[in-house]
Amino acid sequence: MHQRSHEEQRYLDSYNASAFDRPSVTVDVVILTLRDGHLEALLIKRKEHPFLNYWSLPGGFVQMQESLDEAAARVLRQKAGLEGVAGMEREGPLRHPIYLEQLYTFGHPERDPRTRVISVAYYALVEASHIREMGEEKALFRLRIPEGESAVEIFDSKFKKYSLAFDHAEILGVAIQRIRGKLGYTPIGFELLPERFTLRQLQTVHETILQKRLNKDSFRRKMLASGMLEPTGELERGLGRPAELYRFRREL
Amino acid sequence: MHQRSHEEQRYLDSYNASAFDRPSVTVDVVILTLRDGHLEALLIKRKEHPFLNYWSLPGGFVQMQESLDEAAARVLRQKAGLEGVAGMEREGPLRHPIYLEQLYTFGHPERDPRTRVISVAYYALVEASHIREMGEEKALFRLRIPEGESAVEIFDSKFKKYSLAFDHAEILGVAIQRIRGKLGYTPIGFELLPERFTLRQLQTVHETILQKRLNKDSFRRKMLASGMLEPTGELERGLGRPAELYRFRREL
DNA sequence: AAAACTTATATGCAATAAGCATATATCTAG
DNA sequence: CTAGATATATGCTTATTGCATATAAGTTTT
Repeated sequence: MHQRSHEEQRYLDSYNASAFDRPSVTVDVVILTLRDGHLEALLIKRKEHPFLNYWSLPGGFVQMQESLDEAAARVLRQKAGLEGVAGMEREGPLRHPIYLEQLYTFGHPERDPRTRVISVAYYALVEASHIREMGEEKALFRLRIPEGESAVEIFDSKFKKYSLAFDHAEILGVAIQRIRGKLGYTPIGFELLPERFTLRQLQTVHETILQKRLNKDSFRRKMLASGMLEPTGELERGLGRPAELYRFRREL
Repeated sequence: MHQRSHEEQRYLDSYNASAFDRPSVTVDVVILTLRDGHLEALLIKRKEHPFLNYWSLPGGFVQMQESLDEAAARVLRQKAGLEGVAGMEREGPLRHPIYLEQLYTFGHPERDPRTRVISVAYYALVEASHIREMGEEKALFRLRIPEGESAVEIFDSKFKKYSLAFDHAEILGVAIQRIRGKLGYTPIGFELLPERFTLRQLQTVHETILQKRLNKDSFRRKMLASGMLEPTGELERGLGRPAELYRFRREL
């Protein structure tokens, strides 16, 4: 460990961070889930100015004694009622850990009219059954990026379109582009599935995220060859031939 | 644009950011270049505590009126004497724009003994001839990640090994892993080459970043088929057969 | 009970890509 | 002029992907 001299200790003791003007720092979390073949985000309604009554990403100021990861997990818990972030909290019998990853840090000086606020944005992938009852203050919205565009469109269940507070629609758009790209080299699609799933459900996750149709036979052969699928030996019955159920074989 | 009511304006006028304790925010830039088949980083020597006389990444506090991207570009200019970030400054006859991208935000509460400091880290890819004279205060160091490990090793030109200030070695390691991965889906290797280059030089860039040998014939066929190489019609003479010179065909 | 329908699973073939061995070309050095 | 160094080219094998076609296994309808 770095050894400190008396001179250095005196320097540290006299250091005054207030001598410099500092921006505020928040953590904002894009909570993504998948329902009925739609990518959705959990948003909360702002109760104070600015953007009073606008829907927004759950967020909060970073506390002085917590890491950024801890702040994001706290926001998930306090603002969205979601607990059990993978690799963060006490390892109990977690049914389905939440996937949480840093997205990007948004720091345009004018992004918040109150004061200078820098936002360290995260995204969380949450299996739909993990999300509890919605209410007046928080709800799930469907997301869509029109062909050839980059801006995301946000709809409620009655297909009414919304603008979000601050630059939260832009943050949301970055998150969607991120998971589209990441799906190409990291098996994050599994984070949106229940513990046991069918190949059709896995393909639906991929098609929903990528917003395009995939070839059924190629997809299943590729997935079966990947070694990531662990057969459970059980079947799920529907209208047609029963489908085999799999688990995601996580590498240790 | 979001229209503001009188009530909201009053709210904003009375807002006091100092009511909340705020961390300091810095921008730190990993400056990467490639010389003699080695990946190198430009570091500067700290002139004050803590970590006095330790080598460190160029960095600085984020000013209240600048964006994070502007802060990173300012750090490049003021601390490393590098100008001409792609897409940022006035478009003059830039010989070789510098590639600058946000890396990750490091926010462990104890990472700086002075006070709580959150670092928005960037990485810059700089063609070697762009880097001016080194001196007592800044120098280039060779980087290497041993097989099967994740921590980066930092050497000077006499193969002396160094530890860096703060968590800057960790930040450096994240940057190397980032460009290794990104090389797979974005042609960032070209950012480390001069305007005109040979296929051998391009392969050397890839091999140095990935820290492994690539098959010469497959590599060149793949690159020639990619459509990214624009033949200049000129040759570069060496000891053997003259090599054809290419330019990077940037998509508009 | 049988037929129709739905959905899942399996397989062969063609096209494309990647790895590798081998050959030829074109220069400079001796 | 030959040897050496380096670049460029090509054929073959293996792997992957897309697609068409076939078979399997249920549920629903008649």
